Amino acid sequence: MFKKVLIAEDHESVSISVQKTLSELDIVHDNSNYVYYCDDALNRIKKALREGEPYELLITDLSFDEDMPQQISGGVELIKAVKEIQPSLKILVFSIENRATIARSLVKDLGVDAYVPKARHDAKDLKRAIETIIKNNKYISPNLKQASKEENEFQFKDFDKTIVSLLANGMPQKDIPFYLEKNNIKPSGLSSIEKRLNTIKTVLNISNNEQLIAHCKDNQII
Amino acid sequence: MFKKVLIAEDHESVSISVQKTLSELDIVHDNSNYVYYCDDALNRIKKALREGEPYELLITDLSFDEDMPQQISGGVELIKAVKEIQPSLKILVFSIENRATIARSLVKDLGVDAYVPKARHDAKDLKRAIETIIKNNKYISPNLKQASKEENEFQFKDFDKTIVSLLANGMPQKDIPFYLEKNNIKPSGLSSIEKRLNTIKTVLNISNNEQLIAHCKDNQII
DNA sequence: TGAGCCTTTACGGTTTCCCGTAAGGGAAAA
DNA sequence: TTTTCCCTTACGGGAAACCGTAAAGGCTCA
Repeated sequence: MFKKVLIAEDHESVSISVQKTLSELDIVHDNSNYVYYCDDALNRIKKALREGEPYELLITDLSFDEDMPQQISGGVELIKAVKEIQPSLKILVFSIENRATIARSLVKDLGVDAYVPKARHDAKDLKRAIETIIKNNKYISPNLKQASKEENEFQFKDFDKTIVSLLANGMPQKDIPFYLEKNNIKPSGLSSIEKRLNTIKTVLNISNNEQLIAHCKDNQII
Repeated sequence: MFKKVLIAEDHESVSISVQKTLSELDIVHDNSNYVYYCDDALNRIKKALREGEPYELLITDLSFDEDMPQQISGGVELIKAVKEIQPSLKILVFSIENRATIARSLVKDLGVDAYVPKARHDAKDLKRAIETIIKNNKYISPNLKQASKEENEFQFKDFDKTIVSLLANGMPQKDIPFYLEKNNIKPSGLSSIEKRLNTIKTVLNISNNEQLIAHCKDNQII
């Protein structure tokens, strides 16, 4: 059973609920182990480690509203930073993000122990997740949205994202080669860009650049 | 003081917090006056009205995850439906949406009594809102994001949104006139479309269609 | 070293888009 | 009815994007 848990969550209303869930699980929570900013989270963890009373579990959101300048801007960066100073700390991610691929990659690549999306019945989901972590098992919520056919038909590479981002930032297609060359990105030929865009559009059954941008924005690819 | 309050909120964790806030305000809440779906909300309100014990306050979210087919898909529709059957019911909107323009239009056009965005310290914000409504005053949270210069530089008309949406759906610019004509939207000439797009891009300092789509998606114009 | 294969680039023709100008059309006032 | 004004549409030249083909470059393996 956990004794020391830290909650990193920018929405007070959600934070309150998580605290309530913890207390219902008889995890002693002194009502001060929650923070609204990632920087505060990391500092708390550092301090606890220094004082020989390290945290055992971190429950964190992924996206934080940036109403103040911060060193650490989001949950992913926080997790990476935490893993460096205290790899043993168990991490539960509690976020609005509900794509299974994202959750899986967090568990697989960043060593996250549990993923729970904010959704209907997320409080019960959260309880189950904590109970599972206690037993040293991983937990990925069953309430995640599986990738649709269209989504896993095509995986955007960094190169693709670069091109699409440049277009979305207003750069005309014909100017992209100069940018790529300047930044040592290969290939940089205009033909390569055209061919790549054509491939993407064909695979995704998209007919023009406008629709491509819309698709990327909708699926948070850029 | 309110005695009968209904919470329409699809996130259990948030719903729990709102309930806790209500109980802290000594508003009797029997733990059953919350629903996860808009349809359920309307049915509850109808039933209470029929039985002569109408609700006094509705606290509702704006966006609901659609994991089941529903008659009413979101908070705005719910509010409109509720206002038709019980105009006296006070309404507090509690949503992630934090644009002041949206909040103002809800209060002004739909007769909403209070708007609170989900954010840091939203629980305290919520309390203040409820206390204000009790005194028969309107409440718009101070924690809203004011529209930036770019945003109020240009107001998208329905016509503009139509064109941009068609582009984002993959329709080539040259085909748009046929669509507009078929749907009796005027003007429908290609030149008018070109001129309109040019105006938008000039005002917003946008250089191509791709960037325009990105802008519209980012600002939830389409 | 050279053959084979794949990726990248160059080129040219066609389509679409962009943009300025001028013509057309409807409403209101003279 | 005519004039004026404004909005809409048509047209045409130039730029950009699209698309197929072929040449050039790079890598592996014999």
